[in-house]
Amino acid sequence: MLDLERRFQALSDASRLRILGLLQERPLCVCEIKEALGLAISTVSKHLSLLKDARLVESEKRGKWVYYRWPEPPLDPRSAQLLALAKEWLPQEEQTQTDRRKLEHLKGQLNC
Amino acid sequence: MLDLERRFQALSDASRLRILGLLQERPLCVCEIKEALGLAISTVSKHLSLLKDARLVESEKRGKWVYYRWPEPPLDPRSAQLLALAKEWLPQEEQTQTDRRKLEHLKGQLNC
DNA sequence: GCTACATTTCTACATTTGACGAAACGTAGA
DNA sequence: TCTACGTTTCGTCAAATGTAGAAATGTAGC
Repeated sequence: MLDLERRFQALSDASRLRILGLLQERPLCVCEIKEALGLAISTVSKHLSLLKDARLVESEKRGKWVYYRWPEPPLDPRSAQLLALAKEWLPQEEQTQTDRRKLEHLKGQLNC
Repeated sequence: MLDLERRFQALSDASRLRILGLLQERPLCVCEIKEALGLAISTVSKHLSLLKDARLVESEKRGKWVYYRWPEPPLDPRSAQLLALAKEWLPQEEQTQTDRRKLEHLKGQLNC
């Protein structure tokens, strides 16, 4: 059960769903996510490791920055099915629209 | 986001996943679930209302007993999709097998 | 109406969770 | 190597969660 619990748990928080909504657009570094969400950097980092443990995001280190992204195939069946739901449901959320607009607005105002 | 949070949250606990695993077999009254899970009746009742709020189970009162069951169509798309995952994933879990065996073993030993 | 019994609600409590700031870690560039 | 900066980890706190027992609610049958 633990694997299932962890996966659903990862999706049961607004901040983490918002992060997935943003990553659906494009890969993002932690500081971009921090700005878009308006949360402390340590908080965002923790959410990201939870999502990563649940295999719902991937990360890649590029120089000083760590980029998180929607996982690329091949991915395990459970992740694939959960992310398919997220892909369908998140764009319907008002909050997702707001976050994405804010993200666009941020372009060029950050070092990353 | 709140609707999504609530639905995933409902699925992020072992006790509630176990309940869904049992209900997949057949409708059950609260006391059957209590026995199979080995939890206090008040605890089971609370889990069941969470699942019901998330539209992942339905209940029906029959005399003194309240029977909970896997929802019957038509059901809203989100519930349908989440329950499809549960239907596929839960039977793969060791715990589900154990609980179901215990449930069968209980047949005839209860008033309901 | 009274009693018995199944379920829900209320109360309490230990554990977990989400939040933040500070400190530690890691990398790029001087 | 030293410095700057992005990220993660650690410590702490308030709020939410899972659990159980007691009290309240509701129903069937006398």
